Amino acid sequence: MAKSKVVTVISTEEKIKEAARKVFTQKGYAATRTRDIADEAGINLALLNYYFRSKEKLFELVMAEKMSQFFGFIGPFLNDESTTLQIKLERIAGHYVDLLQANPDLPIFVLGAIRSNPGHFIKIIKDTNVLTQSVFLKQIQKKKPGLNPFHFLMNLLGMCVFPFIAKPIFETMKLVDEKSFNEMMQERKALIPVWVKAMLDVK
Amino acid sequence: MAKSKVVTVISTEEKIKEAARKVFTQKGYAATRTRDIADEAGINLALLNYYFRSKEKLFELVMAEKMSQFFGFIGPFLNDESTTLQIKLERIAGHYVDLLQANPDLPIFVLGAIRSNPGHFIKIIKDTNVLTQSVFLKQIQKKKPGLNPFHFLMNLLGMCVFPFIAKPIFETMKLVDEKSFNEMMQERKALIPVWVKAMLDVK
DNA sequence: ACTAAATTTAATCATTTGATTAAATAATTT
DNA sequence: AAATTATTTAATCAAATGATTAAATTTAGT
Repeated sequence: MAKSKVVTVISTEEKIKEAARKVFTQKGYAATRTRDIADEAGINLALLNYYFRSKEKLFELVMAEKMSQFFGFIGPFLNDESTTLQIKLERIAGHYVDLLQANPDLPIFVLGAIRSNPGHFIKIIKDTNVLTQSVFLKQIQKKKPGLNPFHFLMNLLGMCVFPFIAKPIFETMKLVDEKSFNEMMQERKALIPVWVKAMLDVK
Repeated sequence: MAKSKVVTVISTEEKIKEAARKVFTQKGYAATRTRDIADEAGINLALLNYYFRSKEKLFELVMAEKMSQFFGFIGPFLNDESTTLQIKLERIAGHYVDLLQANPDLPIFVLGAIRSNPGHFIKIIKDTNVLTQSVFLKQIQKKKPGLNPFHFLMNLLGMCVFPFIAKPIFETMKLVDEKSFNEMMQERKALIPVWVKAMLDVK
């Protein structure tokens, strides 16, 4: 009787993409050498160009992926009329904490990419009114007409995203370790909506 | 009668440093070409190496400067027993908003430098207990013993710093322009202490 | 004005790095 | 198995880039 074996075959193309995701998000475009990616993927340098033509093309591929990973969730969700503001806050916090815990380098990568090439980013963002005309913002303004939604968005996003940006500082200063950081981020999923609502109630 | 003229003489060394500050903070270490710095300073490439020996040395100089610009304020201030928590919150928010408005690239530069070289950063941070043993943290814990100070620090810092990190996104999406961004950041100097205190009162 | 020191430059080096090429090897089809 | 196609590699190229050198120019001291 012949043995049977289940093997997960990852195509070379996907191996290179995966390596590129890792190296680009960790080091950014300029600090990344195509040789680093080839090594990480366990293949030769020429093969990388055979598949993806150039470093820039490969980067754009990864960047588009990461952009929609970072912004993709928010779009359809903003105009959901069937959920309360409370529920939306809980979902946003829950989603971003989980997403960034699985991809801690995502914020700095995305922010860096936009900063170094805003023009390129404009093409990706379809409709800028998506946010300003959204049910979500209307719900906020109904709750607290006096507050500029800029402040609200900054605080909500900042509470979710900033810890992952500041993580290296906190770790270096020995204020947290990997484990306690993750525990506290899980706590925040419930706390952020509470804090944000407190901000809407105050003053 | 001889005319007299006041001329501010900037030494070549300082011109190069100033150019290095600008280019390094805008583009980061890897994306910066020493030729960019030389051009920005209006001098020749060789001169840069004559004065500063190497790109890395020059970078370390700029980095140390920016680190103390970013962290310097907080140290002595944390153990001031003569000020209330309220006053401290107002001063932190006021200080960081003004500092970052004058140096919008500072956060990303500092965070990037730490992330890409945590070991180097350790040497700069003298005593890690400075923060955890501070009067400031004791005041917070007295106000709300249940809250992990991690959350408090993240929110306070995030509210001050995150907007400057996210600024390019908001600008690209046409949610703010330069002018209204600065106005809103000035508003935040007063609002952040209110929000942070609301966070300490709630729940 | 002359000399010595400091400052500045053009030219050049060596290494790194993104990309290409032609040949070898492996997989698939007929 | 032979032929065809797809995959992989080593060797090499050209441009970019950090750094050096030796010479030219400017500045300061006497």
